[in-house]
Amino acid sequence: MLREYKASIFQALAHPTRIAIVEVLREGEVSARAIQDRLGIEQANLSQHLAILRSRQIVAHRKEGNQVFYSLRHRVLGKVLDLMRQYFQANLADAAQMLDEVRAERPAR
Amino acid sequence: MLREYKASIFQALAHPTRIAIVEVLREGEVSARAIQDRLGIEQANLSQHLAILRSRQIVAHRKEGNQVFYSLRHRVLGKVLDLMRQYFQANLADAAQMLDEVRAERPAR
DNA sequence: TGCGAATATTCGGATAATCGAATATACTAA
DNA sequence: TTAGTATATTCGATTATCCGAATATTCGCA
Repeated sequence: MLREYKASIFQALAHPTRIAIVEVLREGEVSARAIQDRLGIEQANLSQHLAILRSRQIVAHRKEGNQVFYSLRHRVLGKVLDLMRQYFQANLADAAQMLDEVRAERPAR
Repeated sequence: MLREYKASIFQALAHPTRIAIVEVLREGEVSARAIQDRLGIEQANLSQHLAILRSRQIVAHRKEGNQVFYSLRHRVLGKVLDLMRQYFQANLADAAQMLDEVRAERPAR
């Protein structure tokens, strides 16, 4: 039950684009358009990823006129990302090798 | 690049069974068989999940005779799970509702 | 009113994840 | 060697995720 919840949060973060979104939002409230510009991705694609983050209640959104501003609901998630960075650095050598292997399995995206 | 790595770790944790495995391993080194008994899942299924955790270097394994003992490579991951629990409790009401919704989308597993 | 910008949703195809069943491998002990 | 236990791998079917293209929706402004 708690595990299912945790899994659903991890799953929401299990995509490079969504991690990038969360990292942008750590700076504060940002409009969808601004996120799109900064990440340089398709509008529809961003919107889909935002929908996932919304459905997990990871982000809050607020409409203002034409735009929608997104923000992180809880700074704990930022901390989680920091811990991951720590984890990454502690395993730097292994991690680089692991990434290669993971990529080798499904090449050329 | 760093994001891809983080995403791959999150993805490895994005399953209730694998979270359960990590939680068992927080206690120390445990044999595959013991994990299987505690979780009450199919042998093949456990082995598949362990393979994923291995491929991400989340767990270490050590053969001893007939058995294979698994352990967490890095306790930071335990901390991440703790943060998640914190996060869960801070959002308890919302989280419960969110879980219902997530489950409603793909019912009856 | 009608147009354009910002955002969301739907659709279809491609790829990936998941499971149990079957099978393979490795080791121990008789 | 043979039997039995522990673990891993492969296979095929089912379900989920991902993307871009197309389409909707919502709002502000001329």
